[in-house]
Amino acid sequence: MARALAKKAETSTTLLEAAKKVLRQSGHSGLSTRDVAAAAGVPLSQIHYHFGSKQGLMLALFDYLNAQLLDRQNAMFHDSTLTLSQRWDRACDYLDEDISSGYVRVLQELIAASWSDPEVAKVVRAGLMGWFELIAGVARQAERELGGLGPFSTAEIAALIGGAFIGGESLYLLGAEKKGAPVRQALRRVGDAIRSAEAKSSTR
Amino acid sequence: MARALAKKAETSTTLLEAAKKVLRQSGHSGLSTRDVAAAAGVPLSQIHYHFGSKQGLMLALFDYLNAQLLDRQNAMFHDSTLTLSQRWDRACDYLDEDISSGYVRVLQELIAASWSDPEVAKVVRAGLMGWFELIAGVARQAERELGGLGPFSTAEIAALIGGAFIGGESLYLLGAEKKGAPVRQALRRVGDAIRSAEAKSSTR
DNA sequence: ACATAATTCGGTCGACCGACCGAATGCGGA
DNA sequence: TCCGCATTCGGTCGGTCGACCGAATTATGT
Repeated sequence: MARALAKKAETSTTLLEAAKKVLRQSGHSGLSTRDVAAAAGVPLSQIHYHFGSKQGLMLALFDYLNAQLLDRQNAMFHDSTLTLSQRWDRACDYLDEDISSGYVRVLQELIAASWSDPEVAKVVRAGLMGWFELIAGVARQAERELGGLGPFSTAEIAALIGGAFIGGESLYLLGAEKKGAPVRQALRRVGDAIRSAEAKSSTR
Repeated sequence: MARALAKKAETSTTLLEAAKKVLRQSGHSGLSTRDVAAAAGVPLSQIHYHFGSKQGLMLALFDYLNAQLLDRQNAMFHDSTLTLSQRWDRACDYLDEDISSGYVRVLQELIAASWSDPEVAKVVRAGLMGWFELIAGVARQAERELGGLGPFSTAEIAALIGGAFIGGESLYLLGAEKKGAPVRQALRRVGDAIRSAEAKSSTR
């Protein structure tokens, strides 16, 4: 039994990794269960056995990926030795990592899929809300350290930053940077702005 | 001939409007040429006659929509009686309009489609670059009126604002606002921030 | 009026999809 | 040992898709 369960989990993760690979290459609309099964090297019917449906596979994939990312992000934000600007720079580093690893493509595809699928939307929304709360927590830190956030509440800051990153990812995937829109560079600059706010606040 | 061309153009726009409607309801992956033809009340083969392929229809649809939006936006930004904060507020108004009219959904679907289709990406990219140049122009105005943009270049400001709006739209479609992320409210607040920068600058 | 070209139309073809099925296999507990 | 359950497997079914075709219809120019 234990062995059987181990085998089951193994096949599941093999399928999830394959799904990630196919999603990265072909997008959500170009993803077929046959492609995933072929990439995983298992028969087609295994997908329906383990996940019930194509949608079930997508849902499981989002949980699988988001858990990994949130773990990493939580570790970073709980490191209290970091200043705000250092955290921001680190977030930008992570964005670069996630782009080259293919995470960004997969997550954006799942977000886009959720526009048409309420079930997927529910899961993706719940996952993203974890991010917003994380950012809002840092915003509270910023409020204390920098002395106020102007007209913004912490929830609004979180929505703004989250939106800027999501939009930046979308634009990167579109290839906007190759046409002269310095998307990631602009996000990095925000770190500079935070740095000067920190300097001003510390010499106050 | 003139009559035939008029008829041809009429059928084309009928198909484009139908495509917009279907795209809004079912998303890009759920859009079939049959649905579009049925919604337009014309035979299926008309799509291939007028646009060559499904992709041709998508490309034509983007041009059709983006031309309308850019016209509106150009009119707004060329009205030199508006202050920066007024322009921002207006842009937020337009966002609300475009959400309820369905434009946002269609444009986001086309952006997502472009991640998998280089041809579509080329057209969408070119269209969005028009927007970035528009925003960069306003950023130059802001640079003069407010006296500098901190660490940001005008191109970076454009990328940041464009990304924030694109990301905000994506999050809105996801339903993030219903789960407590005040996406559009946060964008409005930026207008408040601009207002206080204007006040500070004028009393200088 | 007539020839020519543009447009519209119904019908169909081959390919691909997700889902499902029943049989075969592997494994643990009695 | 053998039973029962979880898992794996190949195969197929009904359905949808984009693309294409040839005929019919309409408009244009002479």
